[in-house]
Amino acid sequence: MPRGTQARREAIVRLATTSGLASVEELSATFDVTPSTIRRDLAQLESAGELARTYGGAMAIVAHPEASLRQRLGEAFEAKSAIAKWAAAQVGAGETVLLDAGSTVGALAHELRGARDLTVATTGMTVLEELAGAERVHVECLGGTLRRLSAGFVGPLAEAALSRMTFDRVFLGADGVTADDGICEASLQQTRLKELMTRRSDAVYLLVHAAKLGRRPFHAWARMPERWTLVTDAAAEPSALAPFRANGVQVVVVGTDGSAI
Amino acid sequence: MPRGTQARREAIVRLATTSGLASVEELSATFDVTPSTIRRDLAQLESAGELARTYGGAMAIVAHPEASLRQRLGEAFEAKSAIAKWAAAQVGAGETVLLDAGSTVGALAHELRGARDLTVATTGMTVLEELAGAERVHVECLGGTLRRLSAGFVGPLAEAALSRMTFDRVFLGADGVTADDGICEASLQQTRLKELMTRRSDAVYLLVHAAKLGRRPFHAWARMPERWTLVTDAAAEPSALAPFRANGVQVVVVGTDGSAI
DNA sequence: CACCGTACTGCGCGTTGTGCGCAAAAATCG
DNA sequence: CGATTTTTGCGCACAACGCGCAGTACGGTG
Repeated sequence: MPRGTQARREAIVRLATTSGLASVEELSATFDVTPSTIRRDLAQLESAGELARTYGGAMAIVAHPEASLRQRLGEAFEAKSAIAKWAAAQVGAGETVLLDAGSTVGALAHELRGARDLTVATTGMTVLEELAGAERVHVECLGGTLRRLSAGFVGPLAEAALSRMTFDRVFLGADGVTADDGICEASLQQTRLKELMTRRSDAVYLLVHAAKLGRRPFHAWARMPERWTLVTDAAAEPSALAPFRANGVQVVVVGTDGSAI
Repeated sequence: MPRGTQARREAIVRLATTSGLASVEELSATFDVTPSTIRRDLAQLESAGELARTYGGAMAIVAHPEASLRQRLGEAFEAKSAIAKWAAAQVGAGETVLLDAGSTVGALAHELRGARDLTVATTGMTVLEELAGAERVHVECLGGTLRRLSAGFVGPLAEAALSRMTFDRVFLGADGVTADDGICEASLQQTRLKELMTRRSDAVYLLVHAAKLGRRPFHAWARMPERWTLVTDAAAEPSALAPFRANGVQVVVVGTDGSAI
């Protein structure tokens, strides 16, 4: 293979990200190759997600907050966004809150970017990325083993860090939830960590969109404390909510604008 | 029927910013107008700076808020990349390595993405992001307080996590380094953490491009251990390297292809 | 050293998106 | 109601694109 291929592609990405925009003709002249070759490079780099093509060139792909969020949140974007808005409104000035991993809680972090005088501790990469640019929010990462499926941290380091802090509120996500068994996750590491998180917090919120109510996709369970708040969206069937209310769970159903119904 | 023209254009912007990408054909079908009309809309919106055009559509535009990090990585990119390549070659199978925060060490993480049977612990967001997609690399985050300037974690949580692990190698970055005083950083939190990191590792490497040799930009210093390795690029003056060699430091100068000179 | 497989490059061709001018339709205003 | 402005649809020339083909450099193998 011609030696400079990989180097040229990396250089293209670098040029695009630094100057913002690069034309095929310009790149062709810079590296002394034909436009065809540049086009192939751009096609390859685009499919690799490194940059975006424009008519006649390419531009840097910038992780647009809303766009990347949308991508992660997937189908239930409206629901998760509404739930996040309501949850963000519960957080008062000067508080210390704990944020779980997961896309719904990531949406909450997105809403909290503008907060001030707030301390956020988290086990989620998504939360870290959302708050990396929030100058006025103090962020503590609990650390731990990176779990790629959920983009969060679990394990002994996270548990040890948790034992050194307490919180005004914890906002949890879940793969499934039932009134009797609590939170359902893929691994016991996750459920154990979530149980610990509930014990270290004064108020416990579970943020799940309606489709997750009553779901039992896995077989690891985390028991919920005596008092907690279930936050879901308007798509939730009353019959799905009844068991929670019967067990004394505070249930909040959120409209599309983020207000409680 | 120009009734909803303005409304349609606003909707286009909204669609582009929420879904990240919108094609001409898709938009044409959505609003039931011809592709020509959509193209005119996009041309108008582009010149107004509301979005960016791509081949066959448009995407959300974003002001570059995080350009600072990319820009920093852009400085001395060749040097950092070469240093990272050499450093990656030092890591053997089955090892456990510790990676500092910073752009040069981030470049090392980039090189390690393809590794297998490797455990990486880190205090750097950049490293986490680089390795988030590396399926075969086990990643441990040490946690701590997020320090935005360096995109890394410092403080008690990081130090506590560090005391529970040891490493085959540690790869450090620095804002400046001298033969007599060691590593120079902006805060004592950082230098204290780096000192701890050197104590927990069998082999210590400092990755700095030539411009940082002898620099003293701040007034917090971390002392280096008895034996350590300075890795820099070919732009380093022999006179800048002499003091390190005189102090018994192992000095490695790397060529642009990542091989030691 | 000859051989072969892989990966990349350059070139030509058909396809596709794009910009522009023009005429018709809709909305605004006197 | 008629004039003006804005917007829309359509056709055309042009530029960019994707794809297949042939040629070439690099690395491994007998």
